[in-house]
Parts: sequence; structure tokens; C-alpha cells
Amino acid sequence: MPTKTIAKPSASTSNALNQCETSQLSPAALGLMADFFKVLSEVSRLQIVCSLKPGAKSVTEIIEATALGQANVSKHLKMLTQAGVVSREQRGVSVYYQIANPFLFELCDLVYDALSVQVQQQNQHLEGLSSFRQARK
Amino acid sequence: MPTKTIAKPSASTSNALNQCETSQLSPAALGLMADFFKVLSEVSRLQIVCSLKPGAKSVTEIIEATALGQANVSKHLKMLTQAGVVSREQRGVSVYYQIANPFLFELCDLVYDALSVQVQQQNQHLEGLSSFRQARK
DNA sequence: TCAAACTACAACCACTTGGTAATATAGATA
DNA sequence: TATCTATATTACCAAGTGGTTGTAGTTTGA
Repeated sequence: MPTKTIAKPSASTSNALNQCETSQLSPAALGLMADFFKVLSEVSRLQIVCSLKPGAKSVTEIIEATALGQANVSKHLKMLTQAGVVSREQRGVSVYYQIANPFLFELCDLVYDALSVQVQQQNQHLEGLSSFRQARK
Repeated sequence: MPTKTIAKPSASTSNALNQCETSQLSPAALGLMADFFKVLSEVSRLQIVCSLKPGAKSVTEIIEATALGQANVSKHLKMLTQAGVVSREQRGVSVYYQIANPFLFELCDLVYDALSVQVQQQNQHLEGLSSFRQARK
């Protein structure tokens, strides 16, 4: 019974990280996760994703919303499509893209909230340091 | 009223993506998110993160667990530390690293589950295509 | 058929990055 | 002091990537 793919048939909700505890295990799964994160690791692509939050947009509309170059947007959309982040639909001359899985927005919100807390803590830390250095001037 | 930083004082749980609906808005916030995702977009760094799930490890232990080069691990750990993903603690000669925020594991589990579903759907799609082409040979 | 609009693609360049080898630094031990 | 261990740093190279320019293909309308 080959279990080279990710979806394990036996365990219900086994995940890669639990399996990582002992050894490296499943470099393929880590590669998939890395690829997914890599798609979201560029500001331009995040801009495109953000521009699609209200709903589907044509390439031209995305270009207008993001102020990115046409070829650039096209390249990013191809990457986003291949990664399964957005879906493609042709309507006449135009091609409309939309977020394939709304889960993405939950994820981004989660990350954003976590980063907000982190930045806030860093700011407090810096304020503490500066007040310490200035000694209540 | 300067609001260049991420943490908005007024709205309680406002996030960058909601603000993105109308215009681009807050490229700094998108940059922070992109940087965070970039840290997790490499297999080697995910290996390191996975190796730290059971708890803190010294650099040597991380090297043994991941089979990566020493300089390479050191470089990745520096990046992970600067990103706030792991924390650093010196104990004698050794330096121990651990995950700074367990939220990271929830996030990875979430992504992993979503990717599992996605891969599973793709497999079903491929099976459907192949059975169609073979016409129940 | 011709032109215009929309999108995709290829080639190119500048820049970044992962990995490695060599070296540096600091603590522990003899 | 000399040596060994553990970690960090530097320099370097090969590979990958974002952005741009130019071009090709496709659809719509005159």
C-alpha cells in the first residue's frame, strides 16, 4: 500500500508537523507547504489577492487596482492559478480571476492579527528601552 | 493623525485585507505579511521549525535532526530569529532555539489540512480523467 | 477584412537567495 | 597555554525570481 502522497488513508487528521517530531519525514509535504507559502511571499501577489477579496475581477481590473504592469500581473496570475489559489474563467475577450478558496482570507487574517500583536510588543519593548535610556528626561 | 504603522488604534480587529478592498493600502502591512510567508517558504526552514516542535533544541541537535550544513542552519536560524519565529537562549557553550509562538503550529496544521484536501481533489480529478480516457478498458 | 482591445508568452536583466567552504570567536578542558 | 567543541560570520557561486519590453494570439466590432 503505497502512501507516498500526502493524504494518509488511515489516520483521520494526521499532519506533516506531527510526523516531523521524530525525523525529517515527508519532504514532499514540506515542499508543498513551502511552495504554498512562497506564492504568498511577494507583495505584488498579495496585492492581487487583496484586490480579489470583493469578488472576481478581469485582468484589466486587477491591473488598475494594483497599478502593476500587464505582463507582470499575467505572470503572477499564472503562478497563483497553478498553485490553486485563484481560479480562471474566460468571458468573451476578458479573463476573470477569483479566489479559489476563501480559506485564504481566514489564513491571512490570522497571520495579520498575529503580526499585529508581534509588532505591538516590539514597539512596547522599544519604548521601554528608550525611556530607560532617556531616564525620564 | 499618522497611521503609518500597522496597529490601528481605533478599530478593534481591523485587518489589512479588509482595507485592501478599495485601494492598495498599507504596502507596509503587505510587506510584513510577505516577509513572514517568505520565512516559511523554504523547505530547509520548515525542517528546522518541524524539528523544534517537541521543544527547544541546540544548534547541534538541529543539525543532526535536519541533516543540513552547520553554516546553513546558522544562517536560517538567524533569519528565523529576526522574523520572531524562534527565540534564542544561550546555555553555556550551546545555544538553544525554540518556537517563539505556538500559533505557528496551528497555522501550519491549517495550511497542511487545506493542501491535503486540495491534493485529494486533484487526484480525484486525475482519476476521473484517466478512467474517461481508458473507457473502462 | 481591418483595427482595436485583452491577455499570454518569450527573452532579457538586475537582484536576491540557498548552500558551501573557510575563518573567526568564545567557552570548556587538560 | 594549547586544544577541542559549539556557534557565528564572511566570501563566493549557482540557481531562481521579479519586472520590463516586445510580440503573438484571440475576440469583438466596424
